[in-house]
Amino acid sequence: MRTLHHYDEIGLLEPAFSGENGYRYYEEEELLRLQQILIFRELDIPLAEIAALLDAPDFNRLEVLHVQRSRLKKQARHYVRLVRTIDRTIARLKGTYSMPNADLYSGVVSPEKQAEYEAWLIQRFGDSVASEIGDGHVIVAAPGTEPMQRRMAELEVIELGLAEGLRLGIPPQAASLAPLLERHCLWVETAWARKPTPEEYAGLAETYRAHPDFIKRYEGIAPGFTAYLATAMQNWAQRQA
Amino acid sequence: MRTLHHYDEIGLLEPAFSGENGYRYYEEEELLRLQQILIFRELDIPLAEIAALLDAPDFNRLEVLHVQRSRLKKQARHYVRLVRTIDRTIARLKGTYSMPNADLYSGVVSPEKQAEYEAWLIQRFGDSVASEIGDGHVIVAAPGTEPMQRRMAELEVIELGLAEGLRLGIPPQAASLAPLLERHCLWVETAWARKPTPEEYAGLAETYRAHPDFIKRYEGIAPGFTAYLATAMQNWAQRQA
DNA sequence: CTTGACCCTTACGTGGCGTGAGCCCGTATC
DNA sequence: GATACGGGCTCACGCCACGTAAGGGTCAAG
Repeated sequence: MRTLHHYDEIGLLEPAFSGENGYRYYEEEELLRLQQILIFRELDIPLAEIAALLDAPDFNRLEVLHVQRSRLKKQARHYVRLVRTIDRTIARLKGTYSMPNADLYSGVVSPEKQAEYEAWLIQRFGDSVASEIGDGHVIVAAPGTEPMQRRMAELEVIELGLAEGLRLGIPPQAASLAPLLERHCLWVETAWARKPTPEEYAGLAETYRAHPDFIKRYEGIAPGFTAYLATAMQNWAQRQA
Repeated sequence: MRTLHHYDEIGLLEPAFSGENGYRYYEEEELLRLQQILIFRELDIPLAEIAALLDAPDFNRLEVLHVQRSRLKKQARHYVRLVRTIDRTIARLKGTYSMPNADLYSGVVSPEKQAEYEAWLIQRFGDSVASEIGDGHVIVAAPGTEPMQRRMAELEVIELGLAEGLRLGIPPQAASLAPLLERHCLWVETAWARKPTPEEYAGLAETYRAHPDFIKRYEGIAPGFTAYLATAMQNWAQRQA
């Protein structure tokens, strides 16, 4: 309703005639025009352009459609990128909770650390989507408690098992690593208090690959283990999807 | 600038203090908050939600991020779909120009034909994106002229050559069809007065598959030739991309 | 002292309608 | 004939995240 009024106001679609009661009456022709308008509106073309479009010869339409196509494609890419970014953000937010690093288990990240992370993020992801958290104060479970020690031990067992795979030259996509990866995914599930989707699990792998604290931990286990673990996780995640 | 004023107005980000001259002064803390705002804004989160987000504990952030993620994903899918729709629209608009059918070479599509097309479109693509052209009057090159006859003859040679492939049992993805498909693509290029992108060429194949006039023409050449031709075109297009 | 670059406030414009107020109109029912 | 009820009408402001002037004050440099 309001839409029709609006289109009348801006002269995009005028009624065929108006009754004595002031009602707007639309006929065949107007309905067809409306149909077109709605279609082009679906394509996110601004109304002003639609107006020009509908009162223009066909070859102009082609041109407008091409322009619009590239706009839409850009939008599509943009949103796909945003989804990836938000995945990383989520993975980082969650990953922070389960981040197996002594520096973070101190309970609060020092400001210097924080600044360092930000510089790293800017350099890593470009300053447009620079620091995704940057809040500075990350609270995690207290270290040294008995359940936490058990969990860390479990994590170590898993990681050492996988590192053994690296040492033996087992490729990271090998199916024989699946049991360990399953255990790892379960470990993450406990850490997040929520089962990660394959996509999220792969996103966590991405974080492992990129985050200096994780790198430090994994390269400390074995050189090249960061990439090996991340690849294995992502392959496994893909097989789960 | 205006953005900062705006954020001050709505209370999203207030300056650290204001000088006697009325200037807004921002310090470290505000800059960090601004950074966060800009990041969340990048993710298309409305400012009101950002405000709530920044004044909320972390677990809330996770929730909001998940909500936003699904929103973004929907958007991404939406735009991808729109691009496909517009591709079909373009292919149809262009395909109409080069539509090798006597009915269309009459210069103007009859209203009955038009209604038929619309019904078909609605049934084919759903009424949300029903008639993509529907203008009713499509003007194409005059038939019977000498250059047009030559072009149609060339097209026929190509099509018959491909039909021979079908008869001989050559699979549509066979590389041996490439020379003919190349000629066909060139023919389309002349018809469109523009080189089709692989995507557009594949879109044209889609149109062939779906449009009754094309089907009539191709099934007239050989039964199953519509699908054969369309598949061949799409495979070839993929190899070009 | 002027120049030019920056800041301020105020206020209207943008797009594509949504939403409400207050009123009229047409149809069905009592 | 009265009365609901479900439409339509116009007028006009609201939304969101600012953009863009208009008209003026402030700051550092030449």
